[in-house]
Amino acid sequence: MAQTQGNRRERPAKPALSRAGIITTAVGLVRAEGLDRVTMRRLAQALDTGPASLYVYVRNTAELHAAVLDELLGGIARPPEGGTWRERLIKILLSYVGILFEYPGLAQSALVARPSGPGYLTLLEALLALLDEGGVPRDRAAWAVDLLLQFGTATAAEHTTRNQTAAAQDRARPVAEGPDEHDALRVALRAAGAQGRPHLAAAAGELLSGTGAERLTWGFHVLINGTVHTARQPAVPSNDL
Amino acid sequence: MAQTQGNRRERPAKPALSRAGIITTAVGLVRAEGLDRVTMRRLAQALDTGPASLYVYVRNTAELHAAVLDELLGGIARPPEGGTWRERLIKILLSYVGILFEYPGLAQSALVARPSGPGYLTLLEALLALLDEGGVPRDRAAWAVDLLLQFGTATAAEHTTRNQTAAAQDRARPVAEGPDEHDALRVALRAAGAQGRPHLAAAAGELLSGTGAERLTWGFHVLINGTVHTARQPAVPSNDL
DNA sequence: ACCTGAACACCGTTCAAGT
DNA sequence: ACCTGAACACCGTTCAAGT
Repeated sequence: MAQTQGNRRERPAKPALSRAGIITTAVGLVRAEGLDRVTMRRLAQALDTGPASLYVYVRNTAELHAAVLDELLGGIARPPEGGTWRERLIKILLSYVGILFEYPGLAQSALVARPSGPGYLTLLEALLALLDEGGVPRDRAAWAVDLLLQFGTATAAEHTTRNQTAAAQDRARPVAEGPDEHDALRVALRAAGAQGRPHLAAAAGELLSGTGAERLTWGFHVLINGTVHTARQPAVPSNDL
Repeated sequence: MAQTQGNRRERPAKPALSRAGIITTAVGLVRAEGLDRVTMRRLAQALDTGPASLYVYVRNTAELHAAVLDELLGGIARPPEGGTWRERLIKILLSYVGILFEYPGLAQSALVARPSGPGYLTLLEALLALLDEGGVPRDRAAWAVDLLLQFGTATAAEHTTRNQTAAAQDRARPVAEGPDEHDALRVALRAAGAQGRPHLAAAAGELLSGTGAERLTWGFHVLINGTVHTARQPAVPSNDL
């Protein structure tokens, strides 16, 4: 009895589980340790319970990660002021990509998760408003937001590895052949000419050029310009489109 | 002694391990059971050895999956005949996406893998040749191939879940609230108007419209048209671009 | 209804020891 | 150099049993 009271004082009443509490804890965990550590088991441990308990509130790991993402999405989508609609559109997209870059592994989840939470909806609204301001027809704008976000997500997924630990180990390991993936492509491109791949040989330099940011921004411009120039239903089927 | 001979006859000499053999077996495994089952442990089992043995030839699971992808890529990239360069370009891109759709989980790997094997190089060469035929400047073409493949890969990753088993279980489970992800978005969009998201409410129908194939093809057209209309280095910085 | 301990069926990767 | 058994340190998810 006295002991029970003692335990009570040292470790205050364990808060009841709830979906909101679980997700808040998960967001804290992703900030502190990365998405890799946001597993059902690790999260249960942080909540001082067993993994089975979480399944009352969360369908599975994928759904958990989707909820974490939506929570983080709340941090963006305040439409920036000043500049043309195009500049503001790209700025908002860059801040979306920025979030994904901040939390390795999140982009991979975002690609599969098909979110529909309030954070995501607010982001969609902002993008649609800017495209509308730019005079982009509504039918194209609706499909274009998907394209723009998917491009941002995929770019982030390409550049952020799920497991930072593995990446760190990789760096530390003194492997004999040792070329990383970029070097591997560079080496392969050098041999392209001799292998009967003339276009590849000619474009080798350009294929490896540019920073991630330059390519990202160019990509957004391509998508915006492409949307402006591509009707969804061509008036005449086999037209210039 | 006699027993040893008997064993020899029943189970013929275990072939020596080699990188090529490992990857061939892995490709067979992905065809038969999906990428999910191509784990180091499962693959070692198929090769009648322990998982540790594979690490002599393969750096880690990611590298293994990348090698499998490149092998499968060998099946495409025969440039189709007939039609405009644009039609042929889209046809080849659709066959790329087709492969990724065939093997769930492969697209997710492709997004992170940054391949550089012969299958990938052949594909790049074919795309560059078609863009060149279309008169797309080389510097844009080099960046555009990345964009086109990334879009195809991301689309496939979105639609093919890594774990088909989980998807099957999901279908079987009679959950009370039960809406799948698409329904979840549909429900969320219905409420958009009342939540002060006018553009979202207006675009709701269009956001959910179209088949996957229609959106994919439109996306390719957007990227091609966008590339045609977007210089990599604008002559005048703050131009119409 | 909510929560849990325990179990089932797996993972990737490393390392010391063998051949 | 190549190969391996065994271990380390984890996973997601389910289920029967409890409150």
